[in-house]
Amino acid sequence: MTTSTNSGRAKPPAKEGTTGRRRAKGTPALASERRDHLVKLAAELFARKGFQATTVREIADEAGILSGSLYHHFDSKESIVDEILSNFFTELMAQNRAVIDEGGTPYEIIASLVRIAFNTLEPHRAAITVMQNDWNYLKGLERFEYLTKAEDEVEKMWITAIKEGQVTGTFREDIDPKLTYRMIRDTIWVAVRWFRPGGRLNAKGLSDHYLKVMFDGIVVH
Amino acid sequence: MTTSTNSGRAKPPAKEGTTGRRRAKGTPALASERRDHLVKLAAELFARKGFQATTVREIADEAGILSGSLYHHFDSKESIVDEILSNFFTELMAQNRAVIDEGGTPYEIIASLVRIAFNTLEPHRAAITVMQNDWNYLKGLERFEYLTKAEDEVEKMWITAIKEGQVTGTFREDIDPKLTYRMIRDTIWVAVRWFRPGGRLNAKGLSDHYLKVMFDGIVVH
Amino acid sequence: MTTSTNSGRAKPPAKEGTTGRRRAKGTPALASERRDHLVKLAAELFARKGFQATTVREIADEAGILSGSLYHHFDSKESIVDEILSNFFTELMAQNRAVIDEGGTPYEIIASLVRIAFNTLEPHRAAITVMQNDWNYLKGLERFEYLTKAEDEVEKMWITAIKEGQVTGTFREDIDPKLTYRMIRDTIWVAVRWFRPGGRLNAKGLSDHYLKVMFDGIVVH
Amino acid sequence: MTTSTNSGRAKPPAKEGTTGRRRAKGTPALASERRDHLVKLAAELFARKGFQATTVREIADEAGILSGSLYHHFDSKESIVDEILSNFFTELMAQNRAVIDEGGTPYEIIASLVRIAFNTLEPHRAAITVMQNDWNYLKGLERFEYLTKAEDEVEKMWITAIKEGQVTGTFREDIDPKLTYRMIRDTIWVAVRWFRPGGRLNAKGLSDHYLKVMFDGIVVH
DNA sequence: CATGAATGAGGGTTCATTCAT
DNA sequence: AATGAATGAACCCTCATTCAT
Repeated sequence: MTTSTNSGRAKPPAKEGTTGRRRAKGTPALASERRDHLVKLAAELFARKGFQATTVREIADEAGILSGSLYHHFDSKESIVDEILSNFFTELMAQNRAVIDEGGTPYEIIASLVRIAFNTLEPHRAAITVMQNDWNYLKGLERFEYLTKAEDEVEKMWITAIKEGQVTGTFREDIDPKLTYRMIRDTIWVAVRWFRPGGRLNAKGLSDHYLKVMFDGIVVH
Repeated sequence: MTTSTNSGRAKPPAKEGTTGRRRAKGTPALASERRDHLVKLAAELFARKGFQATTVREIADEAGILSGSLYHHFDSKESIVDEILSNFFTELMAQNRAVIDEGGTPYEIIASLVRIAFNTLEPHRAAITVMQNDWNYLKGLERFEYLTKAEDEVEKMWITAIKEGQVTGTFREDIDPKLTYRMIRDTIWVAVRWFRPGGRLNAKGLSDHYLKVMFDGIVVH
Repeated sequence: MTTSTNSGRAKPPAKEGTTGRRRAKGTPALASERRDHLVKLAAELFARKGFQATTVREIADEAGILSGSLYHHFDSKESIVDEILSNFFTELMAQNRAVIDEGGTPYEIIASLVRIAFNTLEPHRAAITVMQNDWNYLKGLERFEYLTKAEDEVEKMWITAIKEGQVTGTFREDIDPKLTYRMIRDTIWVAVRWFRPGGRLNAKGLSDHYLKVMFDGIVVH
Repeated sequence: MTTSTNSGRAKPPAKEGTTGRRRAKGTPALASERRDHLVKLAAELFARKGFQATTVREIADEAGILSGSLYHHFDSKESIVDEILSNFFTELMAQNRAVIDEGGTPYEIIASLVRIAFNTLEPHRAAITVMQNDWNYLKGLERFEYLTKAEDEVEKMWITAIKEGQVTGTFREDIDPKLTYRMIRDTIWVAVRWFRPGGRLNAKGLSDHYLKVMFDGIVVH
């Protein structure tokens, strides 16, 4: 895969002469509890207000420390969101690849991919929200190229499955695989905007409903 | 509808003894060509970089003037995006209401609403992009309450039509009207992210394809 | 006297290369009604909000024209306030000098000077308010040196009269003429802050009361 | 008294999810030396140039830091002047109330109030200057309502004492208590414009002179 | 006389980040 | 680990003034 793990611990010698000597002496505490906690707080804020609209001071406030102190844990605001997103993508891609590796009918594969996506909605709500809302901004940054690469990989999985389904006669011939993929993909992720765990529907209900509509349409046959 | 027309032409509360009779005699010149041009430039930038990430200096640069000069035409950055969005919503809502007023079978109504939406994708690409990407931020501002109100109105149109279709036996009983509406709505607007006029598909092709999938599903029956 | 009449019609070649060609072709309409009206409007605003806090746009708004159009009548915001203040000072100084020229006992002179001052409170309310509130700022500008000069002239009138009164035995020997003058002067002008024509007291009532206290004190003798 | 202590140390409404627990544990460090120093520098500038005419950049320059750095200590320019004024008013009102609480003849009370005021002239020169020159502007701001309230309280003290003095026969019946109070009040504060500590007169000399004139008048009896 | 568009300098403020302690 | 002070760049916006039409 391509999902980077450069979660900001060793800043890639970008920008100007950042010395990047932080965490150079053995770097053990990569995933200290404190750090994880901070990431979670930041994720909530990013999700609620957007990445750009959230200030490091707000994150620090939420944690009860001063903004400067955050830089003991992360070397930039970007590296926080990087950590959030790469955590999510690492897991998502692992599961997706597992489905592909396992094989199955196109119908089964598509259904699995959909279920996986809907199942991330709850545990990775914040990450997905950030991805949805701030994609436009983040994709412009070199550091987040792995987002695009992961997307491309998923697209290939889907299109391969759809096309195969058309060949085997499961799926209609008159739909455009790429177009269909995009529609479905967007519909799933965008649900994060209104999906509330604990509400009327859970992830399973959502994906069941969605698969029903997607496979059979809303018209009575 | 409630789409505001408070696009920032008349300066707000008018601090003190200002009698505020500016532009009171019929409010002409509202749409000077210059102004319209500036709105268009800003819309492009907002769409490309996001509302918050776009600076007034960039807008001014694009127009070949100084940033301060923008304030001869608008009283804030917000009022520019307001103008962009309210233009779009005014048109969209007018068309939607016309469909409802005209009547028809639920199937026809839903199809029309979908087509209208896809047809706005090209002429209002920038506005829709802003709506998609910056909604989260803008909805928090009092000034943009009309966005939420318009959304609610559209939701009612859809749900009414879907439910009626279920009653008349056109649509399946086992789908959730609200959930279905949201899925469809988001899928349409989110297409603005990858839809490029002049590309493989035009608005008609897109909506045809979408209606096909939505009504009949992707599985062969 | 020294009260300038350079009310901004011919800008003194200050600052940078201002060409100052305005009103060069005969300059008849020095005191057009339009111009006077504008000065009055500006005076009201300056008095209410302070000179610096009042924008030329507010003045223009009040007059129903655009801010740029003001520059047809005045060549700067300063020249407007200059006109306001010099009108006031010209009149005040003329009356003061008349009292001195006419002669009389020290007691009579002081009483007359006090009455003159209180009598300007109503017709020149705005000018006096500006003088009180914005003196600190205006006195720093070369253009308004005549304010200081006029003040000095008045001070001399007072101190001369007070000292003479002490010599003739009318006024107490144990008061400091300069100090006493300043106290009295300030007390009069500062009344503009709360004096409202049409209220409980008019100018005559005020000056009577003030002369009573000033001459005889508040303690029963 | 009502002198606010909202000197801008705790950031206002705390936009959103900020829990605002900043500085909650006893609010120490409120008066760091650095902060006090900055307030003093600002006060000098405000007094010299006026509040509005003083820029935050000038204050920062004076302190040898960048303008943005000021916002580490204060959250706005207004909160600086607030601190200046509330410091002054807190002290003034405490002293005034002590005089009232202690009691005494009307003559003694008035004399004490006058002396207190003149005595603040030197230590609070800057604050009083700001109060005199920028009152008109500041009183319009909600934040500074406490200024008006304090004024009202002092007015009551004076008027009560004057009226009582008239009843007991100490003060003349034919003076207007409110009017007299205002004259005296303004005369005292306005002295800040020309009073220079270290000059011919100190605060005691000033108040002695003033009490002499106020109580007994300038005419020989 | 007035408009409408623009200038240019500067205003208060924000914010990610740095760093000595 | 955290604080507290500061940086520096940028941000949105204001405003007196100019000028062609």
